[in-house]
Amino acid sequence: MQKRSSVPFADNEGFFSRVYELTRLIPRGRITSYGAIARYLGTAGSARMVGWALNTSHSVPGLVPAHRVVNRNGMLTGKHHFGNSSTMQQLLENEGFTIEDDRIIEFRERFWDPSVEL
DNA sequence: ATTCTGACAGCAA
DNA sequence: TTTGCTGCCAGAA
Repeated sequence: MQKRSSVPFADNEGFFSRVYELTRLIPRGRITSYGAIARYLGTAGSARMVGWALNTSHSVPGLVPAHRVVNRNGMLTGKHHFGNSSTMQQLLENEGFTIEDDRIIEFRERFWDPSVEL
């Protein structure tokens, strides 16, 4: 092998890239949770890593709909990381979601579980 | 190399 | 019921 990953985002390398790709697979109008992603990646329990990965999603080419990823409560825990605290909520509302008190009302109905859908 | 953090989740009090 | 602490894994300092 010649290169040893000078690229921050190789396709098959890293836990992060998988998170990005999986997040990118979330259909519009659907949302999922950190735990669901972590579980699909085989690292159940390490949902925190998913959030960490999405944190670096800003450096990832191709849009990563991180706003479709919330915690298991359906709360927009990472809204503060979208630049403006209201950006995430607006994006979700734009996709037909109803946000009330930083929580997605249709969370349970619109939940997209990768381990089930995929 | 070691230590700390982190957009969570689960369990205990 | 709500609030708080611990555990999980991987990356960054």
